[in-house]
Amino acid sequence: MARPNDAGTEKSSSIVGFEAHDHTACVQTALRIADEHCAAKGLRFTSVRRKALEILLQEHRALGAYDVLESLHAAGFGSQPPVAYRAIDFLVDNGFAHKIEKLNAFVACSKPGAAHSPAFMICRTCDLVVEGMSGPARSVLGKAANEVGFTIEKSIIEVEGICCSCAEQASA
Amino acid sequence: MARPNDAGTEKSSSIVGFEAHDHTACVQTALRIADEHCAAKGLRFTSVRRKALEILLQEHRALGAYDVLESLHAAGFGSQPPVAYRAIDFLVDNGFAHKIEKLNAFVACSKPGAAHSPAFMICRTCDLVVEGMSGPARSVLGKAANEVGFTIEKSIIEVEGICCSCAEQASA
DNA sequence: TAAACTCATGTGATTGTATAACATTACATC
DNA sequence: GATGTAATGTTATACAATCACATGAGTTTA
Repeated sequence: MARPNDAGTEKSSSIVGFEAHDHTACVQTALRIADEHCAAKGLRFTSVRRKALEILLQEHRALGAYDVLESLHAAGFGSQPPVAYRAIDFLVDNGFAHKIEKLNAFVACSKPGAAHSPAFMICRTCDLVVEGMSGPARSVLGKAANEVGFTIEKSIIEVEGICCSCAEQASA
Repeated sequence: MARPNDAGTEKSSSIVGFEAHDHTACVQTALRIADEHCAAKGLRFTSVRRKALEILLQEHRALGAYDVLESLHAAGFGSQPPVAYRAIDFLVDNGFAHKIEKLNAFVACSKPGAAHSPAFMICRTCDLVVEGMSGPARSVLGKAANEVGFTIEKSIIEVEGICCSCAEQASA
């Protein structure tokens, strides 16, 4: 399975969102935004919570709660499931991460802070998860639901397929 | 929690798909279509599989695999998880049922036979699951995905909210 | 400052969901 | 009837999620 990079401390470049990007900067920026957002809202961005976000940010893939737990434990935190679930719940509740229902797993949010109901593209070959484009689809769904008297409160939109780099590799 | 009906042998009417319908006939029709479809395609619609579909058809709600297992066991089949999972897999693979990812549960298909990638509306109050309207949303998603070079193979669209009858009851 | 309160963290135990691995049986075909 | 394949059955286990309860860190208030 391809990994975007080794996520070391040095500057690294990789394919994410189907585009190359500086992943180290990407992680740092996301953490900084989370710091600021929590400070502004009076949320307690404790060390487990921050570490959990950092773990999710390392890869643009969805990690299972037990994967996160393992990393948290390795970093000196507790070893029981609630340790991971509580940290993840905090991140999801505050928009710093999302659950991918199809995978029973979690990804860091790529647009933290901004209120949004996202859609996800999941590559079944490289497991990359990319967030985006929910607006138009949501309005189509909302309209259709409205016609049968259904009021949408939350939408789950996840599509599975092949990302461009995997498609290129397959045809090469 | 409201139940659509008691699913007895007598003719019964209830709210489903946000409309009243004869549920007994609804079940019989779905089973007949499955019989015919399997016969035409040379699929072995064995007794566990047929019973599993019947169980799912009893309610227009999503049932967990272990609920199905319990009913299957009560009907004289095996008692272990694979018994239910294999029967359910057959139904899902052949379009007679769908998995609701949000609920880790399964519903009988309301348009069996026809190839389709459905969307679901889940009422968080009465647990009713209604299938429908995926076409327009899918094309919007497909177009957006295409722009970033992603090829959609499977789409999961599940919206959660309040159905019209629950909304009426709440305001009454 | 101490008491009271709140929230966060930690643990063990349990429940629910899903699959792996393997033995056995039913069925079709030759 | 022998053979190959698909279906069914079992035990065991992995993965996902929650419950219940003890401890600890941080405020708030008296």
